[in-house]
Amino acid sequence: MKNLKKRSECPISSSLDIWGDKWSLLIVRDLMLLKACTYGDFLKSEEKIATNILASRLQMLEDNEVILKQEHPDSKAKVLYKLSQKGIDLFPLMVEINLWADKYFTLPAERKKMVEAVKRDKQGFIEEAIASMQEQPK
Amino acid sequence: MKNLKKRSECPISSSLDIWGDKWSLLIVRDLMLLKACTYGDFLKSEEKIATNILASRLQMLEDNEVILKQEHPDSKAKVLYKLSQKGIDLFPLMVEINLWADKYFTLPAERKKMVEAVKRDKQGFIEEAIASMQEQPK
DNA sequence: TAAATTTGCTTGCGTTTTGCAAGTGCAAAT
DNA sequence: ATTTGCACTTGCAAAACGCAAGCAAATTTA
Repeated sequence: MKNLKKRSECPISSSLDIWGDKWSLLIVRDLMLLKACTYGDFLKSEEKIATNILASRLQMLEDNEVILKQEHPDSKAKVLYKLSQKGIDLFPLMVEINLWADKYFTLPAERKKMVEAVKRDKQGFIEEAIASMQEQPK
Repeated sequence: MKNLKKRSECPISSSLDIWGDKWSLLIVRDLMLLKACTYGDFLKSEEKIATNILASRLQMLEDNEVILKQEHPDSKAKVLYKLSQKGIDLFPLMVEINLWADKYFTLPAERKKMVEAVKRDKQGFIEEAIASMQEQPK
């Protein structure tokens, strides 16, 4: 199941071909906030993604090497999803989304705090966050 | 025709509710590159959006105040679409998409040049681009 | 000034994707 | 040995998409 049909050579278009839908970046968000997620973790998220859609998006993101599937240290029944470097590199983009949203929506207190930290020192915030995502990369 | 149903309070989710699809950011891209577009201009783009989809996305982006519809100075038969401030504020996000894509895809020469300029001075590039988009805002 | 063309859409319709619920198979716990 | 947990898969109705054709108003051409 490969979805690698490019509509054009435009980088915006090629990027949207991978994660340009309502769900993919929410999966990436969960992985940025939690570092590693099980299938069930994604289902627990506030937006209530349907399980078949989740499966298809995880497959797509894995095919495109944005996420990695690893065995869970606790049990063979569990799976651990993590961001690859390609996924981690989406962090600056996610930061900009938060900044845009901060200007036009009301953010939950928790996220607002994060955005304020970004405003204080964007570059530092991003570097620190990326470094922490890169810990014990297995 | 209002599509303002929020899946959650998460800013990523709220943002995706507006432009989280395969086409909306391509419309925004066209407007960032051309400053103002007619309906026909969007249809001419490389990705070949279907006319009914284009109409629905323009409506959605207008409902959400990302774009503005103006009368064309040359003719009543034409319409001019432009970015609102809210749309212009998506520019830093678009820059990050280009940077991400530059790392993982091969960019067309023209766009590659732009990305190199961004790498030289991101903040300056963004400020200059935004200033130029804000000229004669009518 | 009548006819043809341009422009910005809308409509119909078959195909694909989504969303919801239920089901399946393997692993682990009881 | 049976129940529970986990990661999916399947079925199906509803919505969204994509393509082609149609349409009304404005403009250009003959």
